[in-house]
Amino acid sequence: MKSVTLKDVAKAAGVSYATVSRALSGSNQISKATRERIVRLCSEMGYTGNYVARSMVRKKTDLIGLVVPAIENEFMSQLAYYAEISARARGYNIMLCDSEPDLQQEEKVVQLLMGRMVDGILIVPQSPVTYEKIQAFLDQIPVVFVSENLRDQPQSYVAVDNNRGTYLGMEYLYELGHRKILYFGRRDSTTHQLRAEGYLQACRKFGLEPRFCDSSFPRSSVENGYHLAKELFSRPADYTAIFASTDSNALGIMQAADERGLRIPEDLSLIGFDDIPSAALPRIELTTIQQPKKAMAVQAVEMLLDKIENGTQGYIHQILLPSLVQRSTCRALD
Amino acid sequence: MKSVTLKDVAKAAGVSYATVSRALSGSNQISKATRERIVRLCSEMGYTGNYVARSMVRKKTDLIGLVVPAIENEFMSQLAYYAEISARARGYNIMLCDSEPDLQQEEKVVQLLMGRMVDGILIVPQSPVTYEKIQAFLDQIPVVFVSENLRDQPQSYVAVDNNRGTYLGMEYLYELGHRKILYFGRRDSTTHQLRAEGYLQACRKFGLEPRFCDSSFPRSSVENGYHLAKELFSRPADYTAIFASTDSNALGIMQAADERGLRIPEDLSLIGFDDIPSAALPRIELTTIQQPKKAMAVQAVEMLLDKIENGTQGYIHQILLPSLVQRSTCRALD
DNA sequence: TGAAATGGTGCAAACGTTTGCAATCCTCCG
DNA sequence: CGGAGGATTGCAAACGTTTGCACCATTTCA
Repeated sequence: MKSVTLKDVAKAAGVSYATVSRALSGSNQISKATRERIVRLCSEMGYTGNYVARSMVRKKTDLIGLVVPAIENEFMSQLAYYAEISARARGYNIMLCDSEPDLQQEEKVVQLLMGRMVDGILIVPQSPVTYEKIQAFLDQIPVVFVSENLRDQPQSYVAVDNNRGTYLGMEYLYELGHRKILYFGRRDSTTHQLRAEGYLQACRKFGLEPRFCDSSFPRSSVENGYHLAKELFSRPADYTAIFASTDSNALGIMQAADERGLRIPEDLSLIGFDDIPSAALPRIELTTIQQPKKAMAVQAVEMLLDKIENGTQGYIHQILLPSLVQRSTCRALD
Repeated sequence: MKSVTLKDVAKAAGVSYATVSRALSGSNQISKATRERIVRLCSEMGYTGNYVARSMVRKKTDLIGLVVPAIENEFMSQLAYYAEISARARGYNIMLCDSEPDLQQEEKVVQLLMGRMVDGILIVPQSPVTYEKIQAFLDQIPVVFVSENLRDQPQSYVAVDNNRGTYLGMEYLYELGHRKILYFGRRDSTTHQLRAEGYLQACRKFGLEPRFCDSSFPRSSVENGYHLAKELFSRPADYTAIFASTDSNALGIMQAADERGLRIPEDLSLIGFDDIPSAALPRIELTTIQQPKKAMAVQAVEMLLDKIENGTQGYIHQILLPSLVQRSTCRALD
């Protein structure tokens, strides 16, 4: 149970433990012969090194904190996946924290992470107020925000061009002949505001009359979408297509439509936003706007590591381009 | 940027830093007055504590490693979610590692985690060989295996009663009048062997003739299920229901069936295993066997923490009960 | 041949805590 | 009033590394 330390190896090798440390750290201040001898000895003795001690003196843990609302969410888990992979490839490990159970207490989580001496934090904000909550820490530790557009806050973030995303979808619907398109979902967080703005811009450009079906739910889910849509469908429709602000909402709409006997896309075209894995499932085949999740995660890691390793000051707003992925929930109007 | 340490606080308070430490750690060897004064001072000065240094001397990091094949997987992310929540509630943080990119190199990941001095490891094995791979570490650090049934290996694990799960499903199908039921999927890993065994037992019990459609894919996914099912459906059917060894496979089957014009459940009943979130989606509504994911994660954490904190020796095989969740992919035969 | 440069190694401090032990201060009782 | 004993507090070691500096041995060059 007692683990073997540098000292043990040093004693066995008959050198000082500084030498062992150097042999392992790839310092060039050591002869080839000694290095090889020591390296061999280390593996024989099963020496693994103690990252904690190392972190202590180097004042660097090679750890990055990842804060997500809830990892069980499809979108978050994909981000986490790519982030973990690329961070590890660069020698960093991920400390995972869900910020949801302590709803609105992201500051606690961030503080925790700082106590753990992580080198930096990647955070997917729960809501626009997240920013204010953790503002106090922002100059104490490198932080990169992911997925949520912070507009012109002086902080680094990587997000998708939400505005353009919706526009893309609208353009597509317009080309298919749709002239009465309903925008369905939240408009509260910045991200969702931007999506709605894209919708409005498209309306202006194409000369369409904006129609909204606003969600008051703080988080969009299939259930929320379903309930809202159910109510929507109980009223006469003056639209031929719905633009749902998230895929989850779109799935809820689908459910409500099915129940009501509304056929998609025959009676109603539907388009979502995010391209979560479920959207690609058989029978769902949701046409949607894709967020480049992998690129987003990878870029965020890059950005954070740049701050950490090169002490890069200032901030970057990295806006990624969304793309339309056509599946089978939209049809051309005759 | 320079963080404030115990010493700083001590100096400001005019006491030794041992006293500050005691004030914070809740030791009773200190007067109420001093404690309060120090605690106040700490928050004024923004002292957060340094977990790394703490870990160093206590030889305990309050960190647990979570190794999953790939966090993007719905099932894994749910496990991770519940594990993280309950671990954090107990004062532990999670270090997340995907074992997939270095396929079959879980030993590397485990070694990494040990170098990080995690107090214990929760691992969802990729395959039956995982166990052998990391066997060497098993007596150096507390490990609990999750989700994969290790049969009678002398190691702690928590898994679902896979055997019983399939049996449950078979019973249901039998009661619905099905007499020709095909078992579809892998039979390689222990988990899948057990599921297949449950199938066979049910066949024996109910006097049915076993029929198999074996998958040779190492991992089950919608795509794999789809391809295999497509081939299956190109041959004449001598079954009225399919028991898919995983929900992913079931979704693939659904897709292939749709393509071929086979209606579910009218022409074919279908049942899956796992109850991943996608199974509950509208239009999918897959009848399936549920793994109690939350209980699984929570129990695994409990078990691991018990080993860590109480040094509990020996091992426990914690077998959770699956349950049938009826949705709409099975129908009664007339 | 001698001095300078170079390469290899060891010494010891430092990182920020926790904690056993010793020291001090009170309080209270005989 | 003296001392016992408990309550507080301080001292210093320890945790396992990294790394600046000093030191020594060897090579190189004039």
